[in-house]
Amino acid sequence: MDLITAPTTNATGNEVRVRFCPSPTGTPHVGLIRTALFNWAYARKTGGTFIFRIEDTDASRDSEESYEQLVEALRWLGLDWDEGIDVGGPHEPYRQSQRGEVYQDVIQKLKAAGHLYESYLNADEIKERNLAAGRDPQMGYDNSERELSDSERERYIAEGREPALRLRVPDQDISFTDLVRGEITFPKGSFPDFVLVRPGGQPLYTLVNPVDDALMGITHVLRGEDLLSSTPRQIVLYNAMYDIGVAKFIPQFGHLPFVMGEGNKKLSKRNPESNLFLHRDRGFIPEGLLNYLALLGWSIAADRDIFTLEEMKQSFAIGSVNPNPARFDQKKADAINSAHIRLLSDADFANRVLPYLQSAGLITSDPTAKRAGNHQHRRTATKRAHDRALRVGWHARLLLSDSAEVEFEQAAIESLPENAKEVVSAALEVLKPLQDFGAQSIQAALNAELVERLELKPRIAFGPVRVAISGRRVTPPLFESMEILGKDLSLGRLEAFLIRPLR
RNA sequence: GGCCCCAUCGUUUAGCGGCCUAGGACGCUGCCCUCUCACGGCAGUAGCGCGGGUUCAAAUCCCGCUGGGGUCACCA
Repeated sequence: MDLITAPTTNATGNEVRVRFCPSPTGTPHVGLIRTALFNWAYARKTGGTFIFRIEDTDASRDSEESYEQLVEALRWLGLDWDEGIDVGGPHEPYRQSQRGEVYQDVIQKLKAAGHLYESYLNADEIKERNLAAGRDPQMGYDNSERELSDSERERYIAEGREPALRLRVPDQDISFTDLVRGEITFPKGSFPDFVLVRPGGQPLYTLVNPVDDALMGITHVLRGEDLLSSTPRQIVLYNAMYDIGVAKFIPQFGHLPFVMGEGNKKLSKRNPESNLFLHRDRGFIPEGLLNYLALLGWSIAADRDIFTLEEMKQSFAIGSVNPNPARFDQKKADAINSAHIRLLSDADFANRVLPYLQSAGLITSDPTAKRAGNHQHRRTATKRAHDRALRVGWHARLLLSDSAEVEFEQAAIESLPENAKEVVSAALEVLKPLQDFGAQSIQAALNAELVERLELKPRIAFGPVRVAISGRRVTPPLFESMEILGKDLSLGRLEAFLIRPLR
């Protein structure tokens, strides 16, 4: 039970070593990615090293698919790493599932130095002991096996038991200076001796995470707030590792605010908004998503919130991260994303639209999918879609689809005036005889009929037509859209709208 | 329940003792631009949880309360 004597690192500049160390369970969560982003930004700002390690110590929950998604996520976003998965480095391997020997070695040393001791009591027995002693069972383990006698140990072994290994926690207050929250102190007795190794020798996260951080020389641990209360435990472990020469210092810690969902709860993995790839599928570009994620706890300036990754890496400061929990606001995220889309060149935008058209089945080698396959069409359509794109792929898909069937957005339906069908019907009649189905000619015809003859306000006149054509309230320029779609498709969509039940 | 964290418009964020009759952004509302929605421009809406201190002066510092969250696993 040595008191904490290990020094805390004061590494700066290119001595900084940070890591992103997810466990591959499920699909990448935006909160997790925010953590990756901040670590990345800190490394890039300081000129330090960004390490990507995988914590796959729970074979029952980890999956290879999830692992691949994690790698894909960072690659897609452009968060490059200097050491770790795929790229290698001086501390290979970077997957914990392949580091078993490393941990066994540390466990032996820790045990030999008396920092770990054998614990034979199971959860039920611990609870019973607390109850018998009048202690609140929620207090957890009572450290009663610290000085087990040989005879007691032999009796357990005779019963066929195998011990878990617990760390001796010193009886002292534990303080550290959190990079985002300042000084934090946990009073002595805040937690009991905890398990680092399962019966049978399987090391737990409580051991392997600090062991790898120590071995890999991690200087700054930036992670979610949910790990805040395990920090004093880790400091105790670091101290033990320092004692046996495995750790050279205690890293600095910074706990990033939670990413909240609806209500006052953490954005759960069940919530679709938490799924990084769902945002990508909906048409988020990396620039937009990264910018929004950065805003979840950090800001570049008081009067500005659109910025690039490059700008972030030049001005990121962990000390200016806001400790408040941040709510994931889809509307704001959409707005940030669309601002970035508008910053794209037309050519760049067109390239980014391509994958969406492909996955929508609009670009194939099938000769009957002629419209989307037509380069001229595609260029015009994507260019037109660019101006108002909230999300990539959204509008272009509509303009290039060969279908008269349109998916209607709820907001679009709600925006319709009472006489929507009459308006569309009138539009249909005046468009039918049109020889020249160019934007100008369409506009002239609709204007003469709806605005001048029927005296409708332009909003009332064109709104229903827009919705009928696109199913949406916001679209690329209406008349050009109709031209791109062509006469047959345009009229087909108007007709389909007329026989569709509204509301 | 023990321990820890958090607390500025609906949301997010600026503010680190006087520059604050609290600024920006998203949202919302209105107007302008456009014979259309959007984009863009302009205007408006709305906030320092409560109570004590400290100070000439507090959104800003301290204490308490209240509220919210997290964590107490042989998960990570």
